[in-house]
Amino acid sequence: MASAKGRGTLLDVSYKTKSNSSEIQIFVSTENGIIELRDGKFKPYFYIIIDGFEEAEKALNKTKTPDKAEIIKTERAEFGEEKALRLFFNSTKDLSEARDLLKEESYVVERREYDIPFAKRYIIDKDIEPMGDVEFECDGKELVSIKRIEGGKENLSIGAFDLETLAPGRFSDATKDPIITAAYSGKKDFVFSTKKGLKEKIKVVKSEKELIEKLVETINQEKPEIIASYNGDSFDFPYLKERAERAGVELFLSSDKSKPAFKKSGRGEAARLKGVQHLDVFKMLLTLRKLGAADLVRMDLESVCAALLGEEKEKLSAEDSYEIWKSGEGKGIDRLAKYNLEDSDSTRRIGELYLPLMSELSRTVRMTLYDTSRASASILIEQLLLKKSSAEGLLFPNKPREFEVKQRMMQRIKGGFVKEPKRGLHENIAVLDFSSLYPTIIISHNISPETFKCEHESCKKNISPEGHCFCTQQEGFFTSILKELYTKRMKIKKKLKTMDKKNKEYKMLNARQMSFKILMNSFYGYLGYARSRWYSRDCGAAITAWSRQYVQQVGKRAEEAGFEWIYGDTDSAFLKIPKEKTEKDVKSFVKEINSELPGVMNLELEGFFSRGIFVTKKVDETAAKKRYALMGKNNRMKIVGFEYVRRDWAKIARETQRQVLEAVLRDGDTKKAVKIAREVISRLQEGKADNSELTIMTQIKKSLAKYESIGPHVSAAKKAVAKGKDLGVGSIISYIITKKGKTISERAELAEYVEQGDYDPKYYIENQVIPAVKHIMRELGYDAEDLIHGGKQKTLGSFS
DNA sequence: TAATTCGCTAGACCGA
DNA sequence: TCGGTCTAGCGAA
Repeated sequence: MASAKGRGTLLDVSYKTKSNSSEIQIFVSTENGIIELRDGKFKPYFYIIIDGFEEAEKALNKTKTPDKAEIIKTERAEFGEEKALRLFFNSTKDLSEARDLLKEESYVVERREYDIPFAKRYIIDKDIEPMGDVEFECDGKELVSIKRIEGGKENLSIGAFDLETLAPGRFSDATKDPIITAAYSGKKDFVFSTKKGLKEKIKVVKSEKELIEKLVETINQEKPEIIASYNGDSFDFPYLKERAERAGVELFLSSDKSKPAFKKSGRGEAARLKGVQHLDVFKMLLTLRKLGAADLVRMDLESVCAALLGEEKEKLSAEDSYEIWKSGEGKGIDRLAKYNLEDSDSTRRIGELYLPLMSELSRTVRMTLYDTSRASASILIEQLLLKKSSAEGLLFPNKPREFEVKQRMMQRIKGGFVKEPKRGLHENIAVLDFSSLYPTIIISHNISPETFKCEHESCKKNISPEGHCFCTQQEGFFTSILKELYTKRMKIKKKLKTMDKKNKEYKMLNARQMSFKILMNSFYGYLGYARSRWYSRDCGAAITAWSRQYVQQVGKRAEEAGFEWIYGDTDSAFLKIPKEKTEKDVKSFVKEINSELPGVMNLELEGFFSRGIFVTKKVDETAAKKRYALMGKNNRMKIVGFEYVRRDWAKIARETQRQVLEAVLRDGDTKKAVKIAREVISRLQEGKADNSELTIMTQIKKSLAKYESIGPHVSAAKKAVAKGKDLGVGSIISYIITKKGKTISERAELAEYVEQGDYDPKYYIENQVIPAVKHIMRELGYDAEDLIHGGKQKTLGSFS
């Protein structure tokens, strides 16, 4: 048969095992839709390290692995000094049986690369990029060859779906409660319901069975490359599966017509489709939040919409939707349908917002969108390292065993340097910081597990302040990867400056440089992560040792140059510019430092600030680190570490603190600051504060039964659970301190149960507002008594 | 299942 | 009721 050529975007690599043979499946989005190709020639394998080839081959022949785990082929391989046999299998099942069997054999020194998932192995070995383009040749469905190509990104489309389920006074149960409406938002929008509305374009169906059929049919007609959901891993997909089974409908959503697979992922489950990628937008945002790429606190769709799309969305409670459903056809159904559609529409748009970034991450680390959007930082970095390691012909290090993990965890690595600030109000401040400090230290000092303890005489000058020596002649593995990311990122950033922000290519390139930044920032963490394959305490310690040296050198040099070094944290230096100096002097100081820094290290001028304040700690007289406020030249205030930025403080305390800081730093008006605080205190005393100002938000981090110390949020949560609320690990508890009860915890109640005005003014004055402003007022010469009783300004000495 | 360390503060808990 | 210690959460970088 003649072979055909084609090209498109690689969406997925998976495999299936039939009659004990595992076969790779490749899904490519082409002009003619998503096509499936198969590669039966690629076989699962792993390595065993051995002492000598002949003896090992003989011993291997005697090792009985018949029919259970047949080795279909062996290959000799050498990695430096190490001799290895590469063992091939028909199926992944055979591989895992054989790897258990061979663990016990005495001629097997070590097993290597035995835990690399088959599809990931394929992506690495074939050097292809998920979400990137490929060119392929095939014979029918059978793949002949596949190659990564540049450019011509396809426009992938996202279709999002959302289900509304019946919740009769309790959380919906898929074994009992039907799906009542289903919405799909893609190129076109659809809502299906068994009940009619008045105005909305609802597709009325006869039964739940037909509703599911229509939803599946619609998705298949619209042919999105990506199916998005909001929490589909834990809710929509499991629910849909259960209801579809009961109704006797086949969920043909995968591109090979297989059923959705439910895989273990973290604590919960993940729903995987083959080919077409299931993007759980909720999971994706959790991932992005952990990577520092999305700043979100509450993760419900309404809060996320407000934060990311700037849109306030109506929340329809489960009770309301139940009432609407019960009361029958008409206007209520319109409302339900509209809400349902809005949810799917928002889900799609948030997915679209982050698709460029997710795609670029996928391409760089070589994982499918499905995997990337659910991965942790360590998984992303590891996958990138695996790929690069393989490209250099190196064997992957094994994952550490449990006892080693424990050992590593006990040996902590000393972190960055934090200077104790000079307390009080300061004027004319310059903030300097090292751009990408840890990555640039790694690159500039060639820090990598295998360049450590170099024997070359000439490398003795590349020695960390704590005595770690790294080779200067051979570029390290970590260095080369980071250097590549770094130089590519700098090049993109330069190009971006010349481009129009609305440009489509701008968005793509910006996402690309962002993805590089995210990855670069995770390398240090990965080196010090106890479960990492490339763990190196020495590398981690060397990086931070150098960082402490550089940052302190900058401080000292600044003082020598006539500036006052007032603060610094890990990669920054805060300088007070004295009267006789100018901003120009700061710039030339930065220039001078940069001329002396090695490699790609770079000190940057972050900005000039007209005023700044550092306060003392609560426990002693020393100045607090990691909390300060600066007023920019543009009158924009930067508040760091203070209660204002903490969600576990009431808004009334946070907002008062902000206003007080603003009065002091912008207006230089301490009297105004006092007045602001006093007014809030009176308002609280009079019982006029609104519940929304009094709510404190704290997360439940473990199961409620496991708490040794019952804090207010735990207490409020326990009481709410007793009333039938569904709160568990990960829930953010919004509570208010009321008057009823002895301890603070006893008085804490879920905000939604508290009537307006039912709060404890004493608590909010003494435990919220006063602590938030006290340390600031103190720097101005006022004490807490002044705020409550309106006393006169006291000397600093009289402060308690 | 999991990137790191440094630092601040609240409030429970416990014994005197 | 007091003060010290411990648990817990969150933020900075």
